Amino acid sequence: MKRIIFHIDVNSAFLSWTAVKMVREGGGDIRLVPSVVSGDPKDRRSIITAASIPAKKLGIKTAQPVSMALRTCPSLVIVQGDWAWYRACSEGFISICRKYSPVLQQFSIDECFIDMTFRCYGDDPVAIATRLKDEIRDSLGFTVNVGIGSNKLLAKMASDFEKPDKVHTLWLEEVPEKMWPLGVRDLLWVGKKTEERLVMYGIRTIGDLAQLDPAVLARLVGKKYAAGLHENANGRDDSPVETEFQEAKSCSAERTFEKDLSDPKDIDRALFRVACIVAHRIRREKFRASCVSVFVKYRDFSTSQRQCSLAEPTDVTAVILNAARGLLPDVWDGRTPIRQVGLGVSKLTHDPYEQLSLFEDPKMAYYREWDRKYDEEKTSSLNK
DNA sequence: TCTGGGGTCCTAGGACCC
DNA sequence: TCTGGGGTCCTAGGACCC
Repeated sequence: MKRIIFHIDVNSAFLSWTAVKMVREGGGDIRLVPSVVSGDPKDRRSIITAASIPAKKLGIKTAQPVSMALRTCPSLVIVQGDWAWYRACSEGFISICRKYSPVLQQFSIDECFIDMTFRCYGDDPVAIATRLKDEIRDSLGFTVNVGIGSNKLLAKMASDFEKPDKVHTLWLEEVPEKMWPLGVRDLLWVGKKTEERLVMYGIRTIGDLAQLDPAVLARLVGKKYAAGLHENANGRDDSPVETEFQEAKSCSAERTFEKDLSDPKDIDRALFRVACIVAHRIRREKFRASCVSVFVKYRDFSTSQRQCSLAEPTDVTAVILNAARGLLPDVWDGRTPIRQVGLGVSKLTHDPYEQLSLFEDPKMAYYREWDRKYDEEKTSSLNK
């Protein structure tokens, strides 16, 4: 049976969501002028998280440094992101989508797939998708694109066609006409590096890729990746819409400094800060971790990373920090200026029991108490 | 112009075991 | 003294996504 999948994608999500809030509070609509959402706009290293359509028309792109965009457009409106509000907007649009089909997979904060195979039976999928898009726009105040296809890949490719507030189809039979003329970079899973490599061999469009001998492609990009890429270029994808919630596998935090740092005291302070953030997050989700990693980014953007396993899983900040401190000499010589420091944990478990060793460090009780207070403060500042 | 922050998956090489 | 082959686990790095 022919599947019918919808991919729903919020147009310039963070920017639209910020605009909705500002309009509600009596402000102007930043969607109509060149505007962007960024991290801390005062931070000279801050980059653009989302750009309005007028900003994009001027050549301003997501992930571009704010300073660069300001040179393109000195009157650019810059607003700071608000994650709590974004999560609320995300929940709003997801729950409307879920009304249309319970077979829903959230792909990111602003995208989801729904399997409409049975819901569309005997109906026009485009009419249903239009109703869905209009309902989101009219009740929540922001627009989405809906892509319709016979699998997830085609639906996702279709939602990326003309924006905003549009419905597009990309059925298998439309692939040669609508997808093959596009550049390879437009295909999902083809990033910058792969594009460079493919173009070097004269493979410029998705059509070129589709017609390439899979064995040749395998030599270019590796066997497993090549197989998926070749299928996708031909519009084939049999992956199901995954409704199961995926447990996190890792958790990390990183901080980029205003200026590159080389004083070990500064680096240690940064390590402490990210350790607090990561440990707090895993405690909130009732996780404990048995692998800790530290990474640094240098001025030239090269990175270095080391990880180690712990004897037993932990959620205690001091234990995580201690492991990270032990790894630091392996990633950093203690002198070269560093742009960014990060800390991650993985091998997460939910095991409820606590293995209390008879020989447990007597300081542990103190550490746990410290963490408890930290969590309490975080929670209360959030509710203010 | 000067590049954030948070994830996932894959690969290749080394250690170690039989 | 020099040597095979297979399996598993771990780690570092690199690709991709939003």
